[in-house]
Amino acid sequence: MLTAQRKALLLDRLHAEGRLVARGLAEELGTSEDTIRRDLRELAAEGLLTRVHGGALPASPTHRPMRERSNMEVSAKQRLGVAGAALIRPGQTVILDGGTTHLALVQALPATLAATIITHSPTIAAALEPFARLEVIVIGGRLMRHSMVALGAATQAGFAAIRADMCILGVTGLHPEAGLTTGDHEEALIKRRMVQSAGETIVLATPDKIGAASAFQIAGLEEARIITTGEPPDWLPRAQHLRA
Amino acid sequence: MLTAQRKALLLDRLHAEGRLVARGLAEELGTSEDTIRRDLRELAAEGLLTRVHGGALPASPTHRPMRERSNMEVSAKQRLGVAGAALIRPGQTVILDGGTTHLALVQALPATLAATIITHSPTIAAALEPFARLEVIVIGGRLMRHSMVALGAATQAGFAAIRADMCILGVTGLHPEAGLTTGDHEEALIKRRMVQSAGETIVLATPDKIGAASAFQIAGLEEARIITTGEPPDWLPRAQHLRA
DNA sequence: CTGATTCGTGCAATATCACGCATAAGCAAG
DNA sequence: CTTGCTTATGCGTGATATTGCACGAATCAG
Repeated sequence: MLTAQRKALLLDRLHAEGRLVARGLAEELGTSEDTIRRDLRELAAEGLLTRVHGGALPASPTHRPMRERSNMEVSAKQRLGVAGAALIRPGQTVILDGGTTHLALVQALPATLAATIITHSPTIAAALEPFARLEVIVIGGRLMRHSMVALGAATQAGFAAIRADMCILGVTGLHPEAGLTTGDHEEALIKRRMVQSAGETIVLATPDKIGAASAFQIAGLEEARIITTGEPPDWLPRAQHLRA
Repeated sequence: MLTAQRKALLLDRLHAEGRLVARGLAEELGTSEDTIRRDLRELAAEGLLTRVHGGALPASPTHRPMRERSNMEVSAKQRLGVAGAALIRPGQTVILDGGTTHLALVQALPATLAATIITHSPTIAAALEPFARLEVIVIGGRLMRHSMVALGAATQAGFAAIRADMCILGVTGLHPEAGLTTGDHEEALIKRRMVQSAGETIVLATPDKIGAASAFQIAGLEEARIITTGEPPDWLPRAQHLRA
């Protein structure tokens, strides 16, 4: 049995059964337990599974790809997307942040819209391909894996050289005192720059963001126009609420 | 036993049994193990199989359902993708052009490759999302709709600030006199810049590009390492040709 | 707390690998 | 036919990978 083949089999098995037990596999594959443990250790080092006492479990779901995260709250995201898309008028220049809500916004854009979209998310840019009359500007930089947006000095400089009519911003928390926040420091820096480069800032907020505060502040609540679904809390007086 | 005949037999056997063991094949075919290993090494370089310790496994990318390995025919693009993916060594910095062939290359990348990929194609960048250990640098600019790559002065400047080990370049024509060409002037400018920013240039050419010439020259044939499928024309002496 | 598993590491035996070199076979030009 | 070149092959050698075992530490179950 080839080593690489055995490892592939282990991954297959893990995918099929959800867990691996070292002892049983050693007997089944006719090798020593040490060999199996070594395999599991190496696969774990490659991030392909999580090592536990006695065997292994699937890789931790904490940094799963974005497309799996987009399952939840489909309807709320779609309604927010439609509302956001309606805000973009022909001829405008709009900065569009990354994220699944904004992907839904792209899906809701009219096919013949003629406007300029500026984004630092390759996912968003790729989704804009079918819109023949859109001008799309990509802001480059080092790609952050989790959120799939460009970050760093180059991105900062790219946004600094731009003036847009509107910025549609993604956040992870809206809090009465903390304001608009996000969980990554570098992301916060870029988002702050995006707000500065736009005349108006829009936030499309799913209900789970309301009242939450992440570590790094982007701006105060009063600096953005908030659009959300569900019940309006009393500390969000200016927000626009979509009914279900 | 002719070399080509033996290689064909190896591929047949791999297809039938799902794996190859070097030692057993040497005995069975009455040759030395070195010869078998040499064959496997060469077939791996053509992307037709994956070399592992002790033998070889099918070239099927790891994140594709491995059950259907036997019946699906690999297209020329996929084989070029596999061959191109095999060129990227861990730790390297690689400029990757846009286009469907390079999308196939991304599909063929090993899931745990640790390298730096630089691209001005948001489509390519988005496809790189699942590769946890890749560093991805996006070069920004105005997006050209047809080819979905960033162009313009910002893109030019972005590539100018970079030195990569390798550039995997897309072209629309390879011609004995016109060299490497493309159909858009601005694209040609950027591609020229990409070639200058890399130590080595690779072109993965589908057969329809061979002998074709578009309006704008990027570089001479001799400046790039050409990898293609099908019959080699006599004016492409240095190219590497993948067997069917 | 205690016994039993399981884990990680070091180690040695074996298998496999890549590279260089020499030999032999095939081939084309003279 | 001879010469020179290329290609394929086998072998030696040092390097690398894999495996099983021993042993002490860590972890789990009752």
